[in-house]
Amino acid sequence: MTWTPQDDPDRSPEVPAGKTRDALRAAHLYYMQDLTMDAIAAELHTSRSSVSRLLSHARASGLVEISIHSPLDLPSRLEQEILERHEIAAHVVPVPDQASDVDRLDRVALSAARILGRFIDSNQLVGVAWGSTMSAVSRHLVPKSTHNSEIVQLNGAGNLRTTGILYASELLRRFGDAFGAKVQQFPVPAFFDDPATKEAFWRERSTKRLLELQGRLDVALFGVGSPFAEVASRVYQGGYLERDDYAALSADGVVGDVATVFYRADGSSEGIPLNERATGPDFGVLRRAPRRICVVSGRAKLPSLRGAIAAGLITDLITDEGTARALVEHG
Amino acid sequence: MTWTPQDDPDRSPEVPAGKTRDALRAAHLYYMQDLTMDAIAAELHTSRSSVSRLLSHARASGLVEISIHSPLDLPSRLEQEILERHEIAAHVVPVPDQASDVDRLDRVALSAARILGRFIDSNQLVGVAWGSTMSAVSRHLVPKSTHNSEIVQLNGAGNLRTTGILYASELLRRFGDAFGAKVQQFPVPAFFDDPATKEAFWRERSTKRLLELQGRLDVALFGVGSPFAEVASRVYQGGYLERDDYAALSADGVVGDVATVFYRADGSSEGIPLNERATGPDFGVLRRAPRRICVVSGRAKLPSLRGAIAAGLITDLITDEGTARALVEHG
DNA sequence: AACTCGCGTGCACAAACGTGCAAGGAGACC
DNA sequence: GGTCTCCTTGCACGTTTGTGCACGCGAGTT
Repeated sequence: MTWTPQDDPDRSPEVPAGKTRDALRAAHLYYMQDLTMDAIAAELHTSRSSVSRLLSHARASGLVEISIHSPLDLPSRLEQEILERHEIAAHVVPVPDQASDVDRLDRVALSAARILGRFIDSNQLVGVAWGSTMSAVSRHLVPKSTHNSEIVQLNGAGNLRTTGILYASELLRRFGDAFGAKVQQFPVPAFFDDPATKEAFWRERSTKRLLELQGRLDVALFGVGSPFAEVASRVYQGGYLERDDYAALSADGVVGDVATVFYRADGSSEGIPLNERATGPDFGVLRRAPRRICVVSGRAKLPSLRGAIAAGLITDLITDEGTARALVEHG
Repeated sequence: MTWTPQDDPDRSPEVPAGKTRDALRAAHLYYMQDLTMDAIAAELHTSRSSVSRLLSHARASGLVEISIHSPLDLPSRLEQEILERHEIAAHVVPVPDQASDVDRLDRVALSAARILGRFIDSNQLVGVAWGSTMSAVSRHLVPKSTHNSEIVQLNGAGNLRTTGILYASELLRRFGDAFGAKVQQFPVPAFFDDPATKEAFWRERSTKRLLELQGRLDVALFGVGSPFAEVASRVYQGGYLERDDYAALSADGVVGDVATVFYRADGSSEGIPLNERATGPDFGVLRRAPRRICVVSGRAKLPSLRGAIAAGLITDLITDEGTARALVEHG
């Protein structure tokens, strides 16, 4: 049904148009007129279970959009505070404090995926990083049809398949499918072994074309890595980095990375040798994107998040309540 | 919170702010994170039933908004056609053809009430007519907070309480409550007995003030009356009109009314004596409102609807499928 | 203090809903 | 034409959700 291959021009989610029409009608009857599924089944001459499935389809495919408005006199205190203090539009996802880190990630990712549609529109160039957070988000995207948009991979990911993480191509494809956008892959490892190799590669025409795209993004979408947290990011487990690299990062005072580019607590990223071998975009480049959306879950990533904020990388933040609270508390 | 002048001074939807916060959180968890109500109850330290009620509250009070987007490549054929043929933005409400007229009205009214929020905003002057259709709509309005808006009554309604229909003040109050708007009542009968009385009344300062408001509406909201349909509109049953009046209307070729002002099939309303005694706004006045929303259900009202369209009274139409189809079919 | 009224809560039951499963139907390929 | 595969359908069951009811608490009244 859905074609998967790399850069597939033939994008045909080709749901039989009749199904969409039925789904639309069912959605009207259900959400606008409060009929029960039984009643709808009768009107559509089908079974109740089919209606249930139609409605699922309607939600999953973005025909039905559910949004939540806090009344203007009662904006989340946290979001308000983050806005004032850091000039970042925050979306705080409520998650109980005792939730496990995986729960947290799942729930933030789910919420993030549902919010994303508001940021992505036609004629946009969207940069997407590769990592466990983005992978989780990609699993829940709600389709939204756009014209002439492109998804651009921000950093390489090698060819390894790490547990629970998708091939970069799979992740990108999901974004592409969800928004009907063309996908620009970036088939390089996360880190080169030798800076020289990277430089050589960077001179390639195909690479240059991609870098050029990265330079004029409308939206950038990424998580943050957190090398020294208890639960280290995937990048640090996939065998991309050696013990030595790790030690060097520590010595340099690195607190995190965005799309494989490392930074210190103050947001600086100059003079960190590993960055010479990284494949992600320079922060100067990244900051050209007018909208830079960061998805973070778990307090373990707090130092890393702080660094990314200090580096001015973030314009929109989607995170769990605990992290948001911690961010403003000892701010 | 919202002050309702005239009648009931103590209108305080004043929901304890804590409840709204809980409802908001529950809504996030339910609609954004797909938790079950049980799980939410655990997180909120309450019972599942309370969560169910919280969610109801969240929907009823407009914290949660559900909208349905047809994909751009599949717009309702009917809506498309009405747009092309009459330059009217139509919202067609799906209703099975064999539905009874009361069903039809209910379902159209419910859908209409839920769509209305999109039309009404802050700093707007909204004119509302009085009739069975508007009454049905008023029962289902979804609150939306606005500032500095006013609801203006378009036509008088006497003081009678007709079966199933609310006092005009009650109807208006519901609109006012739903949008946090001030309400401008128009305490006159639907029709005067003597044109002279009307003229006298129209010279009153309080009346003039109201007429002035009617003259600069941003939105007008009304149904259409249908004097000769099988199911005559309420106006024709409430004892407002005499046998003679009725006969006169028939002789004049009247097909319907908007806010007590009558018109013929070609949309003309000049030279209809009853209009001299009517309390609704002249069509010239009405047409000054940039947005004029008409809610109609039931094919019996088709001739009346056609007349209103011919009179150029309608910019936005909300109606049931059967009526919409009939409108374009023998168009 | 006693009483009443209104409101919020949880319980228990009924209604509404989601989903695994087996049967049926429409191509695609042989 | 056969048959293999993939998708869709309705059924049956277990889960999830809505709601009438009875209880309990607090505010206002006598």
